[in-house]
Amino acid sequence: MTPESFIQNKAAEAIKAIYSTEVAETSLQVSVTRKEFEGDYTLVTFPLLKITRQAPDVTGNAIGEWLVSNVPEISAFNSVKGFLNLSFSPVYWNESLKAIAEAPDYGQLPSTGRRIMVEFSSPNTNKPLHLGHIRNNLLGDSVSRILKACGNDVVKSTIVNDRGVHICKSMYAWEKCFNGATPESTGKKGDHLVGDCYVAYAKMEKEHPEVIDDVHKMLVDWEKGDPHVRELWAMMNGWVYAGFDETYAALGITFDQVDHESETYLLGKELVQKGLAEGVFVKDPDGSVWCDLTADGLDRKLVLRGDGTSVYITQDLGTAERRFQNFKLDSHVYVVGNEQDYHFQVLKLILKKLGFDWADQIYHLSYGMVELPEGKMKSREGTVVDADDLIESMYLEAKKTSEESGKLADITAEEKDRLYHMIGLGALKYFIIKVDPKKTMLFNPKESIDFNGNTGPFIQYTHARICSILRKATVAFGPADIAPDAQPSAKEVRLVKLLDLYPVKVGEAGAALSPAVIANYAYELAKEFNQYYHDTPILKEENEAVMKYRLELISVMARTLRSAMGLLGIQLPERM
RNA sequence: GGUUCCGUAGCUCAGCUGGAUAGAGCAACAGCCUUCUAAGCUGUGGGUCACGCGUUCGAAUCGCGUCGGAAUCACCA
Repeated sequence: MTPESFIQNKAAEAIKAIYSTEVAETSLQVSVTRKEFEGDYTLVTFPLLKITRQAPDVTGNAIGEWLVSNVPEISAFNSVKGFLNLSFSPVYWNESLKAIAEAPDYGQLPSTGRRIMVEFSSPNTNKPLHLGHIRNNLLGDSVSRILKACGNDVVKSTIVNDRGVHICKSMYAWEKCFNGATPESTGKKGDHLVGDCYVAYAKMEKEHPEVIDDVHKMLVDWEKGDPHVRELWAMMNGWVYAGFDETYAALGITFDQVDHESETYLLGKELVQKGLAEGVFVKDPDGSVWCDLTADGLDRKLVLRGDGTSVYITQDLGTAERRFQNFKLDSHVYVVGNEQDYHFQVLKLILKKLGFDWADQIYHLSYGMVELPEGKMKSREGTVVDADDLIESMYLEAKKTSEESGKLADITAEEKDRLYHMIGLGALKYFIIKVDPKKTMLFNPKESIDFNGNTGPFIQYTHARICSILRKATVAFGPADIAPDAQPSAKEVRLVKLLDLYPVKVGEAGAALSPAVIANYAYELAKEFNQYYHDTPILKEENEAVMKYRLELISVMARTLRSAMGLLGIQLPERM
């Protein structure tokens, strides 16, 4: 039970005892007391005045007195205007901390029995991953972990957009002007080589617009199964996959289910027939099929072309239905940029009209673009920030900072390498994930690589500091050292309060599909620890019982930091 | 034009299911390393929470409107 709900519960009892009125516990407003005031938690009494028919401080005093005399955990109160500040006794904090210390997997919420699919990444196979994809991947990966921590069974999925005009363009350019170049012959990562082809094609088309006809012919040949085109397609996609695998591995991202559009693009046609039969869709004289959404404030939406071929939404309808069936999903989260808000609005609405009640359980995690100081990234203008380059430059920056600090003289080159990668990646991931997903964010290559302040490395460093103390401890300690009669300092109480909050934050992050909630929480926790560390001796503490209490406290801190950052896919080193 | 999202310190961002004097980091300035890792800590300065009206005991937070920015409204994916 959180302190907030504990107070809600007890305050409701108090109100019943004093005013003979039943109030819903959840309607009582409890928050952490602002630091300018005496107390730990605050009950807002303004809303209760209608019941008590008394002045705010009279009401506060009455409830406060009842709580102090009837609830052993509450030791003192003061009432300021409509705010009743309550102080908890040390026993409460000690019990609370001990419970956290003993929890086998603190932050893991009880099972909901629900299965949720999270689709993310879903790249095109005609160019390498860039900064925008990184935001998508990190959000998807992190949301998957958070939903799991919220007690759900999570299936991470991606659908590779491996067919279509875009890949044909790369294929066309490769045949025309790359002289049989391969990743092996050029020493280039496959996805980058194919990306070069795509750029080369764009140039060709600018000079000779008619080449687009050849590309379209290529696409038709692909659909017919022309052996030559299929072979070329398979070869070039193979290069891209090998390249993507490296990038995914560097980012630490994996999937449980990988779909390919070349296998799913025909799905959804039966649904169109079903929709026609049920009158959800209408057929125009030219044979094209439409869904009229004007009554819902949207437009008429095409779901099948006159020639019987699919459009984007057709296969999305079919894929969604197949997934809900095959995986017995309760819910489906799509991590896709906000330029597709309209698409998902339409998708949900059409599925609903088709009678699928799970349509309400589809969530579009719509995230904002990543912009550069010069504005939007444009591949045509060469201003995209390449994912591999970025990961590499973060690594180098971590290496530079570490070498300057000179604290790692005695570890092997291999361990150093792993550490630099951990720090560089931690900086990158945290930088992107700490921002509210739905907001457009700015990436400044010069300034964004910072390892001080509200950054991933700051939190990693804090963890390394704790580990350093734990390594040097010469006494054994454990949850039993959180004695009921321990006297935590004000700073220690603040730490316990923050630790108490962790499961609440996990729940909030899951409900809002926002890893940023966890990132900001981890930062607060690390910052609070550093202040504590600065003016509280631990190994130098002379009273052994106090020292053990502190060791156990910081050990719980380290565990919680690891768990929280783990939800963001960020690892914490034991030294740096 | 319709719809959706955004607008908080010089910059990057928290806070938004209504609560007390709106918080961090960066940048600037001033301090703290013979003492558990200075990637740290402490302090100073910095605000019309875009603007207006409304609801409320109370609004950065909710509603309406205005202004500014972005996205979208394809027989592209």
